[in-house]
Amino acid sequence: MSERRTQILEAAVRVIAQDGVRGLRIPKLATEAGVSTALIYYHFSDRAGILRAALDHINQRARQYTRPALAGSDDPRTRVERMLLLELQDDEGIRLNSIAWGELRASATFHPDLREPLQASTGAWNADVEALVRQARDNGSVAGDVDPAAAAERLTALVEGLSERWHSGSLTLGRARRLLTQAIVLELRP
Amino acid sequence: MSERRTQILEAAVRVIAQDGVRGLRIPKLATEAGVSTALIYYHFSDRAGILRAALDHINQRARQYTRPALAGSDDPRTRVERMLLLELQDDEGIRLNSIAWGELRASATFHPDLREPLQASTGAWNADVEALVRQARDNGSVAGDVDPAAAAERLTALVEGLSERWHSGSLTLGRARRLLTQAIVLELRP
DNA sequence: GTCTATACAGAGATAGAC
DNA sequence: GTCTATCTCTGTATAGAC
Repeated sequence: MSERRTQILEAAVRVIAQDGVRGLRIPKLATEAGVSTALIYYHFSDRAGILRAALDHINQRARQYTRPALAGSDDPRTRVERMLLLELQDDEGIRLNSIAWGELRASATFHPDLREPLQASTGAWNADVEALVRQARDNGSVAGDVDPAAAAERLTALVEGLSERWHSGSLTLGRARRLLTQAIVLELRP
Repeated sequence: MSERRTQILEAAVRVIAQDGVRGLRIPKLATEAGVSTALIYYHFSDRAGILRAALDHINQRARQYTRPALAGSDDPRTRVERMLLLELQDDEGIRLNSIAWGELRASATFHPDLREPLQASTGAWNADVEALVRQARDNGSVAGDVDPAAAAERLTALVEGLSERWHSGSLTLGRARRLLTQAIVLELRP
């Protein structure tokens, strides 16, 4: 992956987080990346190609900041909490990524070609949380009658719902985090 | 409200549900409504005006199909369930409405002028569910230590998260409904 | 690889007849 | 109220020089 490609993709994440997938304009992306529109077409096939590459880029970034929580040394129950709360954070980088990711999710409703990568990422996230829940259950820090798959799916879906309300100004970050923390208790029980 | 206006708004809901807010094209809307583009500008100020009116229209439709569940004669606990599951249904009209609603929610992240109406609708929905939960609690069909406001907010946010996964093909309708039903039990307890 | 300049299509919006 | 015709602007994408 060339320098330039990365530079353009980083700019794309910023533009998507600001204007949405639907609002991404090639001239604006060019300005944001500090290059000409022609150069963008030299590195990417077309607008759809840019979008696909940007999504991929967003996923990789997410996987990066997610890994530590997944593999940390704390007990699994704590790691579940940390991993879920990760998406509801004020860190600039994570916030941009989260907004862009939400946009991708919403766009997939209307662009079937985005569905497959979306499903893959969502599935991977679910599976990670599920594995942690299962560990925690075997470990005794989570009630024995909990269904790890269902709990994980509900909690990640809740994170998405809360995130969207946060991004669209219907919910403060603090309240979103509190609601999620309580949901984790209800799902996993102490 | 004139016939024509309504006809155009109904068409707008269909187009938004199919192509999204960003994908709404005036010429396509005109075709869908069976009128000329000029007539649309006769009835609405501009594109943004159409969007605002469409959002309002969607809300009113939602309130209509929501009312029966709200005021039904069953016990409140049953009504909570019915009201939440309402959004996850295969009925064509409700599905279109739900998709369009999700689109507007997602768009509000990037269009501040959509935030206020969005907050109002979300708040009204939350309040309705909260009131039912409170009734059910006073009535004994819901555990006494449940926080009606928090439970309502979590459940509606979960509905939105599950809906979006359903619309984008990451989750089947049946599984979404099952996950939600279980969440209601966890939140309210029998 | 990167730019400037530009072709081309499609969208929003209006003029003016009926 | 409603249409046909059209103007204008913006966005995607490419040609061709460097």
